[in-house]
This record gives sequence, structure tokens and C-alpha cells, in this order.
Amino acid sequence: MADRLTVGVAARLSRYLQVLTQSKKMGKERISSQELSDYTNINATQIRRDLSAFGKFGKRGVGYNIDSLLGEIRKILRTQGQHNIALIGAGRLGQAIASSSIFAEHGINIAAVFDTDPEKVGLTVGSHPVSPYERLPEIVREKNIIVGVIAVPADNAQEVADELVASDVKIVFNYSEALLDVPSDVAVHTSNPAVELLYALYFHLT
Amino acid sequence: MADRLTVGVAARLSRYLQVLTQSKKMGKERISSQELSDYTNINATQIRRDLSAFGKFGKRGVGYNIDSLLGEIRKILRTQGQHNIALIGAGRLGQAIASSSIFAEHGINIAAVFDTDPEKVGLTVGSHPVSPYERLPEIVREKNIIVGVIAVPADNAQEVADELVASDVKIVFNYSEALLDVPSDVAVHTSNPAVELLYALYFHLT
DNA sequence: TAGATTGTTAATCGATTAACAATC
DNA sequence: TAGATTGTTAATCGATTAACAATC
Repeated sequence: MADRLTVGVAARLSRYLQVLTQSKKMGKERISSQELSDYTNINATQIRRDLSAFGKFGKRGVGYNIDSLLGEIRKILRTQGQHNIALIGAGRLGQAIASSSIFAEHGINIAAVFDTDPEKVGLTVGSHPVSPYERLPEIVREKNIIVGVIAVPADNAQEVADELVASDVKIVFNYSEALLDVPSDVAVHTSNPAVELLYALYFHLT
Repeated sequence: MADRLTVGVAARLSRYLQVLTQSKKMGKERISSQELSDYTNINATQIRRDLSAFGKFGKRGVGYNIDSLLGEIRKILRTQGQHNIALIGAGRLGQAIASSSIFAEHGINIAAVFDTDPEKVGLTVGSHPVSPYERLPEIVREKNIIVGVIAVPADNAQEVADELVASDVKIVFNYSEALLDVPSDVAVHTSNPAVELLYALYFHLT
């Protein structure tokens, strides 16, 4: 089990983690593979298979204990530590992201928020102070940030990506429509509501 | 070819559509399977295979014409028409979504925006007037809306989902952290930056 | 012509699913 | 005990990849 997970397994485990986190918040203590399946649209057998590859975490006839399964998956994904990320753009989208607890729930810490607008600098969004964009390289290095979340207009996204790459950020989340060019050792994840919608519509229409 | 696409193929074609749309906006006329691969992280052979299942759209030694490939994929995905969606929640996230051109670029029309806050009703977000939440059932039926985008706090998300389901909406995009319970004929897509981030971190850390 | 890139084959690997004994 | 649900097998299907002839 010292092997690296496949992309598919890591992606699915992350989704189980999210459902478990939310279920725990709602006060649930146990969950079955079928319930996990309902919330993730991943086949229940697949889920049991994924989990049983790492140990016997469930109880037959009962299901999985949410707390202990959370711990096991976190161990597998090595997401037990704190991770520092930077958010670039304190507009509406950036504010929405900064105010959300979704990152904090998973041990992901928004360590810095940047904006070019002098009127935004110094403000607090979701309890995070906004720093001037010019200080990005300095702060990113100082706080050892390896993830950048881009929430700026499409026209400025590439420039921000270049700046992040120059500051040794290795994972970029792109919330703009822009296509980003980055070196091959940098991973870009583009969030795309329209893409998912087109694909959902196809299945609705046929 | 009258067959229904598999889930995987439909998802990939939607992503090609997004890259093509953006490339076109940037003034490009041609694109190779390798370039599509760089932007989507989908293997170039897989892309050529997906496309060649429907026709010979490319030119050897040259690549694909962006305009004509856009047309072909839209035909395959049947996304040529206009689709009406409803956005619930005119807070920061809702405003960000309403102001984005990402839906409009794909023929998806935000036909109505709802909020419970009387101070928001009547305002315009991204050129869309905000209607009172109470009018949701009426307006959703009247405009024949089958997609609902939930951008409200987690605590209210289930209530909104119930209301959408009662109004015959069949596709729900959930931008809250909440897990939603809906009937099996309704598709829920939950957007989850943290999930993707956890999974990206795993590959960075190993 | 030379270079580039498609379309396609073949081989391998992972995902999906049904089914069911084990067992809580 | 009776009911429920895991862990696991086996069979099938789709995704991935390398390789390369065809051809622009």
C-alpha cells in the first residue's frame, strides 16, 4: 500500500471525505456504502472495493463509522496536516470563496488574499486581510504556499498564473474562463460550471 | 450513432467544447489533439478516438478547425438550442455566477434569479433582475426551467432543493456544502473546490 | 519533399456491475 | 434469530496508451 494511488482512486477518496465531513456535521455517526453512493453517484460496490483495499473499515450489517473512516481516508490521502493556499482576487467570487468554510473543514488554510485594487487592500474578506498584489511573490515564499486560487477576470488570469508559477506555486485553481499556459510541472484545475451543465443537459435531453 | 453517449464520452466532449469556445475567443482557428490534451489533461489519443467515432473532423498534419469542430460537438451533444436556468441566491456567489459570461457562451440563459432578502429583490445582478423567492414555482413553470443553480447558505440549500423539485426541476447544481436529498429522477451536481484540492495535494505530496 | 498530425489498431489496465457468502 | 450490509469474486466494459501508416 506504499504505492501511489491511481488518479481515479484518489479522486473518489476525496469525494468520500467530503460526504463524510458533511454527514458528521449533520450529526450522523454511521454511513453505509449505499448512502455514500447516493451522495456521490459512485457505485456502492466500487466504494466498498476502494475502502477494502486499505483495510476492513466497515461492520457487516451496520456500515462504516464516520469518524474512524474519516481518519482512515485522511491517512491514505495524507491530508492530515495544514496546507496553506493563496487566493488572488477579492471581488465577488473571491469574497465568496474566502467566506466559505469548505476549505477550513478540510485543513486547508487561506493564508493570504491578494488584490490589485487599492480600495480593497486592507479590507477583510471572510476574516482574511487583503494584501496588495505586488507583495504576492514575497508572501507566497514566506508562507510556503504551493496552491494558488485564481478568482480574477479572465483577462488577467494568465498574468496571475505567470506570477504564481514564478513564485514556485505548483497547483493552480482557475476560476476564470481563461485557458492557462503553465509549465508541465504545474497542475491547473479549471472549475467549469458550464461544462458540467452541458453534460448534465445531454443526459436530460436524451 | 443514434445511441446514447456513455457518461465518460459526454463529459469529455463537454470539456472539448469549453476549450474550443475559449480558443475561438482568443482568435485561434485551428487546434491539434495535443493542444486539447494540454488544456484538458485528457490523453491526445483518447481525444482523437472520441472525435473519430463521429466522423473525420480533422486534417492530418494540420489539426482541427475550431469553428467546424465546435459545430460538430454541439450537434453530438444536442446543445445547440437555448436552455433556461434559474439561479437561487443573489449573494456574493450568486452575483459572481450571474455576472459571468460562461453560461451565455454556451447558449445557457439565466432566465431568473431569486432571493429571499427583500432588499435584494428588484436589484439587477449581471443584468438579471432579482425576483422574490416566493415566486419561484410560478416563474420556473412559466419559463419551462429544468435546471436550478443553488447559491444559498448550506442551511437553506435543502429547502431550496425541495422547492425546485416540487416545481419539476430535474437538474440541480449545488454550490453549497450541504448534501442534498432529492428523488432519483433528479440529478444533483455538487461543486466542490475542496475535494479537487485535496486530490491535487495528494499528487503533489507523493 | 519534409514535417506534422490525424485516424486506427492492438494490448493493457482500471472501472463497473451483479451476485453472494460472511458476519455484524 | 432475522435483517442488513460488508468484503470479495468473477465477468464485462470502457479508458488509456504506444505505435504507426495514412495523408494533409
